Amino acid sequence: MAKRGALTEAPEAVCCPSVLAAPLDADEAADMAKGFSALADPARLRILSMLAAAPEGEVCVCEFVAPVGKSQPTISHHLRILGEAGLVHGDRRGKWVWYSIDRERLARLRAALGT
Amino acid sequence: MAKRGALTEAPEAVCCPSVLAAPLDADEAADMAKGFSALADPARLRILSMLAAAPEGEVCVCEFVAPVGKSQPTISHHLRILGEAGLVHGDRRGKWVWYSIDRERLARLRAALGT
DNA sequence: TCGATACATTGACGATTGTCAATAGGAGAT
DNA sequence: ATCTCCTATTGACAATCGTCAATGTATCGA
Repeated sequence: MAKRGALTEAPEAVCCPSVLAAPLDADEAADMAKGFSALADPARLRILSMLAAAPEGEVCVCEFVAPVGKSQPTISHHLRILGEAGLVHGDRRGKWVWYSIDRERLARLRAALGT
Repeated sequence: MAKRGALTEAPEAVCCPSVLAAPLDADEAADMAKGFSALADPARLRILSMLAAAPEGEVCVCEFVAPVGKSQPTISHHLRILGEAGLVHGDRRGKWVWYSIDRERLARLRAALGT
């Protein structure tokens, strides 16, 4: 192996591991990867951006289908993945299910990439 | 379709689309998804975190193998993906290739998630 | 030149993913 | 109850992904 100074170890915060802080252990890395996996699809990013831009902060499932350009089951599938990642939450009201974005969860993922 | 106020359209910046700004079009979403795909793997996140924590900002390939716990070809594979995403850069010096992190690119991805 | 070392590429494999058609479940309305 | 509308689930398929063994390529030393 080539020689160079040893890798520094964590002088780090209490919460929320960051890529820029200390080297991640396997578990931290796996958790974080799961979060970014949810963002690693164009349809899901468009769903999130539509939710973020919605005036009332809510969009019902049927409103995603045409703009995103995927079938209704596919939209449902993506919403489930976003939900399991904690990035959105769905609220059933009558026939419709209104989805909203979890900005805090998104902020935590953003924080994992820097400050 | 359920009724609700129409989605607002972009009063937005010149650079670097964000999930929280205007609804993303297909191309923006695809680009962004490509970036996050590079982050959607534990091994790659550990590689990035090791690079970020390295005192000189550089780590050679052989130093990833044991800590990350993957074979050398697999590490090489991940480094290529990170490189294609613009997140790392490799510099050959003699027998070794020293990799470093591109903090600016990482910051742009972070910015896509918020401020 | 020859051998050893560090890294990249290839090929193959199982696992996961994104997609849709078909179907099921749930909630008004008639 | 029955019908209709909205959403979720299932099942199937091709495509992509992560992984490693084997091999190729490049560099240094002897």
